[in-house]
Amino acid sequence: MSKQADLPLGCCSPVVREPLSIDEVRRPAQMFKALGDPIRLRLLSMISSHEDGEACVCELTGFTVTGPTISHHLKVLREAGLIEGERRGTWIYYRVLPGPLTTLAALLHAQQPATVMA
Amino acid sequence: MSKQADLPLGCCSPVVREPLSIDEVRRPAQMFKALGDPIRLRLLSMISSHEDGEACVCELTGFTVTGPTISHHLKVLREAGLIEGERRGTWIYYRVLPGPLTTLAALLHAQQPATVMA
DNA sequence: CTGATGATTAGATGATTGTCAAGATAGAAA
DNA sequence: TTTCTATCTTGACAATCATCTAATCATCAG
Repeated sequence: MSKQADLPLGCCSPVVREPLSIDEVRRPAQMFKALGDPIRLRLLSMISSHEDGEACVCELTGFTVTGPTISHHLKVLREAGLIEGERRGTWIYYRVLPGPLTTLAALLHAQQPATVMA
Repeated sequence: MSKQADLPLGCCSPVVREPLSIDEVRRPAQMFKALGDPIRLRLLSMISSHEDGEACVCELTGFTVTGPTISHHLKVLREAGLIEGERRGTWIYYRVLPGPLTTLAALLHAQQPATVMA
């Protein structure tokens, strides 16, 4: 406490205004890392923008890489906790988990210096 | 034209509801990648939470790695466009650039499946 | 069961990354 | 100038990563 620099206002919320410890930073860093690849970011975008918020792997096309590589990237996103997959018959459907992304977005807001307020 | 990713607005909203192209995804991916390392995320946190929103390199301590390594990570953050450094006399001060982080946060909101929409 | 299709896993390889030691650069002080 | 301090750059190395091919798993249709 004591450290609450005048809050953001601008947008949102109860912001962490202290340096994050190495432990606090580990999981979000893994998530950001998962987002730090053009193919993976595009996959996420394709899944979340798809009808019903889920997409069959067979619809995740248009890349220059092979199927197994797509599979690998989906696994990275999955292990980071950003998406989940479910098999329904022949096909496997992926959907984006909303919670983690919200957490990351809040973390970024928290990193904003409280500029321009006054 | 046409594709202007209009930003934030309140909270969740005029969301890009189309899959992002590889080109649109390249720069944000570079930024997420820069955030995808525990040391760099902690550095960002230390800088933004520091008084006046800026911190001297000499204050960015408490890591297990050497000076040059810190310098390397600062360079990655700088080249990703997330921070900027300025020399004032003997010391170099870094500060977090608010714009890019806002853009990334908005992008994450955009990736949220539009749950709860009535 | 056999064959066909969708998706993941295993193993190999070239590229990228994180790290350090050593040298270089910028400014302040003597 | 020279010296000292603060920070960055270079060069090298091991570890990690993205990608491929080939093999395997899961499901459905005969």
